[in-house]
Amino acid sequence: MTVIFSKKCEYGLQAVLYLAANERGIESADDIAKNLNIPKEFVSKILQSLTVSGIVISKKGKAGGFALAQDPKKIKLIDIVAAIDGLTMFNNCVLGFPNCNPTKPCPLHDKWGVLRTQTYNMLNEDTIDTFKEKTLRKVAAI
Amino acid sequence: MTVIFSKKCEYGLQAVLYLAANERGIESADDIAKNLNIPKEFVSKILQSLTVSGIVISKKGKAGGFALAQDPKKIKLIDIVAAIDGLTMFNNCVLGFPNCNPTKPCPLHDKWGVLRTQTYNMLNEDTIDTFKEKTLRKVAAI
DNA sequence: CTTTAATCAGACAAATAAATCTGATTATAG
DNA sequence: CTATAATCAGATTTATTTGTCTGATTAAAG
Repeated sequence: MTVIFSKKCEYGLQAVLYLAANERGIESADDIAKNLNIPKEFVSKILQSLTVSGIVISKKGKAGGFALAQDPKKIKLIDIVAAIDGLTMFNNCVLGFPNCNPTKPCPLHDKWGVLRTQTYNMLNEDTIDTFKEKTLRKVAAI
Repeated sequence: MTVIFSKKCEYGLQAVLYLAANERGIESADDIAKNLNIPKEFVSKILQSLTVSGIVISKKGKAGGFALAQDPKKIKLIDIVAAIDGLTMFNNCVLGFPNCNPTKPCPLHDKWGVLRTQTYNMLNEDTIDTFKEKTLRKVAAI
């Protein structure tokens, strides 16, 4: 299996995008899970971990749930990826060779370097408020 | 953890590149493993599976081992990836949304689509004979 | 005050990936 | 012919990822 993000990270990205798109403030893990059609307990755990990272906040007790900790104009996808999967993929060799660097490059070093940077930029250049419309439309289609 | 290829695929790519670079014909799993500094039994299994895919051939018995099944001018990295990890990453949504397609796109659909195609091209545009020099230098540095 | 509905912490379980082991078979070389 | 060195098939183990469960705590609402 080839993968870009772990399931944990995919669900985390989806959940945060959903919170940003919804603008309803607090939303329970149960509602989020239902709307995204992903496992409730799992997304709950992921959001809990994102409270530690300062990306979301949680409110306990009845009518509790999760909300963004910051203005969606200040959160980028790369923040969520960094918090969940980390940024190792932007440092490691695509082919798994040890010590892959400009002086000891693997055969794909240069080409992948360019694409990897563009991938990083894709996650870093926009804040999540940019994605509201698209997220709403996508979630509606699930 | 974020990843592009599975360990299995990384090792498979390394091993095939090594066979192409070495030009010694048959090479034992043991030698390959030592030169690449990866687990022998594991790379042996991977190469066995690549014989089924028609990418390498094996020779049993003393002085046996593995060799390319075809001219390195005919093998591309994408062939190895397809045989080991499959090509699902080139079809699935980066964010893990179901049914991500042009009519129901996720927020990253277009941007990632471009990068994904470029990644595919990177693996598809050159044959592995192109990588001989670079592979030899890289392996020497391990 | 009690019921209800939520997070939280941490254990637990299942599935997948990574790695190892064992014994059989095969073929070369002495 | 025998010893040796390799692949092969398949079971087994270990590690990691994914997902679930349980009980405690918290807070709102009647």
